[in-house]
Amino acid sequence: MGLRERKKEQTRRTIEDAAFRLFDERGFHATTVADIAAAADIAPRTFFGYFPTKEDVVFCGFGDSFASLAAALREREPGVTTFDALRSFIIAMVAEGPEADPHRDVRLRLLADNEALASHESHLLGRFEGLIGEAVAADLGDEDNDLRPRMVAAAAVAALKALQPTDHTKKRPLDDEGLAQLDEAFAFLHGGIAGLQERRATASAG
Amino acid sequence: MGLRERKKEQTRRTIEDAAFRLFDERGFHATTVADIAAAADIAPRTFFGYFPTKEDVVFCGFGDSFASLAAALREREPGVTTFDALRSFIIAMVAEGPEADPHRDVRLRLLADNEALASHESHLLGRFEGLIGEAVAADLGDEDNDLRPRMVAAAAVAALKALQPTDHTKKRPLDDEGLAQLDEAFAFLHGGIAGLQERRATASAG
DNA sequence: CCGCAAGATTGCAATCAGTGCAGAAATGCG
DNA sequence: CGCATTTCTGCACTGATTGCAATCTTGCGG
Repeated sequence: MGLRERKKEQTRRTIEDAAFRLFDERGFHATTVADIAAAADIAPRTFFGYFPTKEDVVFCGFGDSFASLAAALREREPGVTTFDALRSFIIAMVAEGPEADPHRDVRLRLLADNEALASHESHLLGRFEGLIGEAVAADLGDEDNDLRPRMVAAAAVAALKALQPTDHTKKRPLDDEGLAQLDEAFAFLHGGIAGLQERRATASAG
Repeated sequence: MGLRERKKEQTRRTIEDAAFRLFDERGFHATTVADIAAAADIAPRTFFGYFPTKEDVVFCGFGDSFASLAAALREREPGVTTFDALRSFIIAMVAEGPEADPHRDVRLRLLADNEALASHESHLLGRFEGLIGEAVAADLGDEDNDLRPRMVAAAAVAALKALQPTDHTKKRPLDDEGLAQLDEAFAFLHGGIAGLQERRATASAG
């Protein structure tokens, strides 16, 4: 990677750090793009060369997470189900230390009292759902208008959301209780699929 | 209701209609609040007395839907499960004609090519999820940190989303295929719950 | 080392959403 | 009709976001 790209990456980090520091101190709304630019030693106009909107700074790590989940689902060994891959992914994600996402705590606080940011997050989680849904659909054998993959994906993301620790300092890696909850979640998904399978068998028999 | 409130309601409608007409013609972004105000014969400043943001016009009917679902869940007869109530609600909602939501088609088009609006919708659907989750939790007997209600709610909303006809002119009320899908969806939810119950029984037995 | 082409940064001007405020206009009531 | 309450407007201002054109940097070939 050339010096050019390294420098750009570094500037991006600088902007993120400056932004999150200010968001933490003053809140999202009370921090202007001009403030962030000043704190990061760039021209206000330059900010938009790095992030399309102020909101996008808050979700800067999302692209990587998305790519990482996509890779995990795509590159799983034959025989490993989407559920298995997902389970591992969730465990790994929750186990990650503050290094992986140094802004998580601040972000959670921002999301808690800013509707617009919460909306943005819902949307991004929706992208996760799409990814999972596709993988599940592939596992189940594609059918037109099949609701199952979508429901499974939605439920899985709901579980992921709920397992996300609210506070970075607490239970990381997933403790026994968390692990038990995760297994319950997957039992729910398996059970749902099984329930349907049974219902279909009965229907075609009757 | 006094003349005052009737007139206000009428103005609100006028604004909505004007806005949707313009959104339809030019798109959401290309329509300014000033345009809407002009089309509705009000001062631009007045617009914000009716809607907090331009986006909110697009989701003007949501409050009613939310209240209606809340009422359906709250006022169901004893013995009627959340699932039953939800099933009826979904059928009724899909069956509604264009009168109930005259802007649905335009809204769907807007949502399809505007990320910010899609985000907003995800967020609102999240509120639905919360509502359903609470009701399911009550049915299931409250437990701390129970993932089940959230997963069920998420899956239910996913089903609702999927069943929402893309085009108002088509299949309304829900046709046989739609009904079958809906029943499959609920079979999924029942199966998921059952799977968990079984697992818990096994766990406590072993 | 020099100079050029590509890419990055910046300043400027404009558009548009959203907000606080104060005055003007309309309405409901007695 | 005259007052108290609401509603509607105009105005001024902050702040996000964008297009454009000028300027600066870097990477590379010679």
